[in-house]
Amino acid sequence: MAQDKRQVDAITSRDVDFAQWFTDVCKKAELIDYSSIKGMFIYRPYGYAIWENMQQELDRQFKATGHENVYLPLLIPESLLQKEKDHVEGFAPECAWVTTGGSEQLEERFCIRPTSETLFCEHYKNIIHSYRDLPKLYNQWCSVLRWEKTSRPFLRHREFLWQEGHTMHATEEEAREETVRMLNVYADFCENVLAMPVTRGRKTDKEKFNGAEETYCVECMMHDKKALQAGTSHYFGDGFARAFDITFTGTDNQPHYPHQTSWGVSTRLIGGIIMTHGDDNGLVLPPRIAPVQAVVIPIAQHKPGVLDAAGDLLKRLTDAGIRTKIDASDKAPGWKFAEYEMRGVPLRVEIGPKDMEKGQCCIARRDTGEKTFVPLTGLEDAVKKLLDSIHDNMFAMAKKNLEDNSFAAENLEQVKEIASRTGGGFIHTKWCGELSCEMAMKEQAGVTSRCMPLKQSGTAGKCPVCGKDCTTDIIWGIAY
RNA sequence: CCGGGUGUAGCGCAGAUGGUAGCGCGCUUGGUUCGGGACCAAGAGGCCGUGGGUUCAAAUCCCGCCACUCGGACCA
Repeated sequence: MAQDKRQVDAITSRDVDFAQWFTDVCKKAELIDYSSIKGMFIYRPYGYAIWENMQQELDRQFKATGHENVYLPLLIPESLLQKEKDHVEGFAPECAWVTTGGSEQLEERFCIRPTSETLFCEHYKNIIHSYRDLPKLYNQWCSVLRWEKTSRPFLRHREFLWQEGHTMHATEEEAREETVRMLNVYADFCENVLAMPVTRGRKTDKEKFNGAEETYCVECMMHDKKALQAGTSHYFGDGFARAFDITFTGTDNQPHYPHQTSWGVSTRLIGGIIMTHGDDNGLVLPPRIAPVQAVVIPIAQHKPGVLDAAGDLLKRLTDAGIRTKIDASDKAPGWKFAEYEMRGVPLRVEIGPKDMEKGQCCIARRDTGEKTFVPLTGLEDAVKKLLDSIHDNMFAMAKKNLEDNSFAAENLEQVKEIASRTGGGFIHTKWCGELSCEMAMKEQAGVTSRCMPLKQSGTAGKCPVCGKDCTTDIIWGIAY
């Protein structure tokens, strides 16, 4: 039977203080620890394992779409960073600089990479000469550094882990296709692996990446109705290529500037799954990236045969490709139940003397709390089905939250009312495209534009701020 | 970066008006337990965030810094 009583009173209730709940979960589930420097966090084994599983799946997708991994330097000479004007303007305020090497003062200071467009461009200039050298489809797994003023675990670090794809193409069309292709890789990953429903969209000029022509994004809604940008994909046109003087000779024997993209997701996704799926008992991990998918807990383990039976379950499930762990420590069973719930393990498999007599085990699922007795014959298939069912249910619950908190608004007053009542939500309106109206939304309703959905209705309407006739659909919200 | 709060054992906290530190949980050992955070007994564990100052004497008073946290600004 599902039990909805809170069992972990060490965690602040989600509805009492969502921010505190989030911090509690990060610490108690041993995902992360603080270091001695503000905004720089220690990824503990359990948290890092989640990232490794994400990496593994994404990397497979990147390779399947023709990308190769590379690794570029950590430091960027200031002169290099300066080459693209919009880019440096955007990043300069949060750069950290290396000014000495050994005991020597450096002649030119080096920025610790906040992102690597400039380094990739410098390299591409050296290796792209002919249309035959294109496309270049590179990806880098690394950490980057941005000197943020405020920081929170997973959501805003000064140093964070991410991947950055940087590609060069002979034509605009090809680069634009790449931008959308990778956006879709992210969207599919969020939905099919992380059980997080997304809205695909394009950023306004105000919100787009510095130096990009267009920025695309996948936006997710967290349980507290705030928006989280889960992934981003930029189309650069040939702006950087011109700034860095990257040219190739085309089939027409003339020089051309290549067209460029970049795209990235970060460990912020971990923050996303915590805030999408977690509950008052702690983490709820999507089965496909959970470091432990099933935990076997022996009951009355001192009694003859119990530990052997539990060990047998561990072996069978592991052999079936299910990430399984056993807890045969001398903690009381109730303690273990609460502990693995707090850590978000999707399935708990209990086996005790009574089950052994009946040739069964007891399986409890984390998402609903539901317990069922499952015959030991055919256990592997039953567990796999349950894991899929948990994924589907988690996705459906997140989708419901998204739909229940999506609203249409006609004017600024309505936007304001919805935002203050819900604390966020996805508020759909029309937009005339003017920056002044976008600013007015921020100042008067406290919301920022999240994205212009790729799926546009095509209908006409009025801008909620200036009242001008327009057709663009846009979503407003309060962002992390 | 601006304003409020906080920093004492692994965690949560107590230590008015200055006199060199305590509780609960956890941890270790032994025993009894085991289907929703078990129980008994005996132990171990602290330069009181950090650097200065005032004082015979500072966890306690004063100043700087660091970190956490809540608002605000900022945030590819």
